[in-house]
Formats: sequence, structure tokens, C-alpha cells
Amino acid sequence: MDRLRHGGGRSTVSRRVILEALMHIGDAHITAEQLTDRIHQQHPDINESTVYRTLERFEELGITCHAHLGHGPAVWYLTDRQRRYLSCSRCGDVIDADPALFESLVAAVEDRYGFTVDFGHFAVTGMCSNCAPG
Amino acid sequence: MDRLRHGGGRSTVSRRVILEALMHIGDAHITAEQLTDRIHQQHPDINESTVYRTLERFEELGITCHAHLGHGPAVWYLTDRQRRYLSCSRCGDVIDADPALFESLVAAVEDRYGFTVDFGHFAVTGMCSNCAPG
DNA sequence: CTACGTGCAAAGTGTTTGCAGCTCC
DNA sequence: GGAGCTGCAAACACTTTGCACGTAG
Repeated sequence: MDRLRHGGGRSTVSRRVILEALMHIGDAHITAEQLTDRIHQQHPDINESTVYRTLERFEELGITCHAHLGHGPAVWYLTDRQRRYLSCSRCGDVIDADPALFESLVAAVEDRYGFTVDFGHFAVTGMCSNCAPG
Repeated sequence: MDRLRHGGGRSTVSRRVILEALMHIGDAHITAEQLTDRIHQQHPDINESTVYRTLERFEELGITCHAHLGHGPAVWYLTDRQRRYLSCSRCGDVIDADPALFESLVAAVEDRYGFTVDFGHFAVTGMCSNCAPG
């Protein structure tokens, strides 16, 4: 909220509620729709488009970010730690992987192409151990 | 086409035209809409939904696959070689990177989580050298 | 001849936007 | 008091689907 005010934004009921809901899910992640549903339990008057707009505003300020885990809706979470999602394209299971594994690839790509990888934005898809053939 | 027939599919004009168009783009990739537009130059009667259905059918048979390069439409290409796309989230530029760079990460993830990574499906996003700050 | 493929139009999903009213500072 | 938020409904982009007709094998 400090960061919001600092960035020229206003502190409103909707924004406080959305931020609290995000803090409440802790280490997990949530879609905009699920978040809206939860918020509606206590605040049925907060509109889904406000949730979208707020999440986007928060993202500009570096408070939240979103990732795409597969073909469905994006998921949102607080930017409190790095996320490296492995998403099974068959069963939809999501593994929250160790970022350290990705470091050498990030460095190699930077080196070779001058490209700064952001693994947080799109999940790495594939098949989990249960779904992989053989 | 052999593979199509072998998989129990029929050889039709639409399918031959779509396959030819895909072969024609060579090493590149194309969205379903762009593909439809091109096909319409010679075959204005082939419907976009047929293009979608055909690409999907081809994918089941391992002839084509699709990847998501960013927030826009998916791109399609023939499954003739591995693709490791780096997609700049600012300017949209796409780098077709060397698959060898990704091998050790693929192995490490397999080892640690039993998860078989498919880097072909979702691009790796980030910032290209022109767009990266600093 | 019949299962599979197609055109067309309509629906679906996830997200964004225009506008008029409201509220924080 | 005015920029910034909000609700609402409608639009949006991309893709999928239902249905009746057509065609490959």
C-alpha cells in the first residue's frame, strides 16, 4: 500500500481487499476469476473488471505479477519471491521448482544472445512423472 | 500425407493446401490467421475453422505443433526440427535459439523432478538486447 | 454407402474498454 | 474540485463447436 501511494495510486477499499486476498493465499497463485470469487464472499460489490484493473496496476508497481501456466487463465501472485513453474500439459499439475536450476541457462542465453530471460512469465511446460510415457 | 493416411485421416484438397503452405514458410512460423489469409489468395473457399481443425489434427499425428510466443495468437510450424524460441515481451522480437543451450536444464529438471520439459510449447520470454534496460 | 471432413454461423473463454458516476486527497 | 477509481455492460481477440451438407475411400 505504501508502494501504491508512492507510485501515485490511491488507497481504496477494493485495492486493500484485493491485496489482503493475495497475501492470504501465501505461497500459492490464483486466477483473476478465483480471486474475484473469494472476494465476493465478503464483498459481493467488487467487480471483476476492477480486479483485473487492480492486478494490472499492481503489476506496474512491481507488487504483483502474473504467469501463464497453460492454455487456461493466467495466475497472479505477490512479487515476494521468484517462481519457476513447471506445468504438466496433460494433467495440469504445477511444480514450483527451484530457481537455482535455471540460473546457468539464464546466464548462457544472456551471454549468447544478450537476451534477459524471464522464466516467471510463462511456465515451462512438459509432462510430470505421472503423465510421462514410460 | 502418408502419415495422415496412416493415422486414419483422409487426404483432401484443404489438407494438401494447408500442408503445402506450411512447407512453404520453411523455417519460420505462422499464426492460424496468417495461414488462412495466405491460403485465401489461391483458395478463398477454405474456411478458417477448417484451418484450425486441420492444424489440430496434424498436431495429433505429429506433423505440426504450435507454440505460444506471447500474449497474442499461437504460431504453427512443421515438426521437422526442435524450436527454442526467445520472445521479447517488449518489442515482440523472436529469436530462434540454439537447442543445445537448453539441454542441461532439461536434464537437471528431469533428474530432480522427473519432469520432462517441453520448451517447444511456450516460448521463453524476456527482454532482447535492444529492449533490456542498461 | 457411410464415416469423416467441411462451410457457416454462433458460442465460448479470458480479458479489456467506454462511459457515467463516485471518492480519495 | 479534480484526477483517479469504480460498476456496468458491451466489445474484444482467439479459438472451438453444432449442424447440415458434401466427398473420399
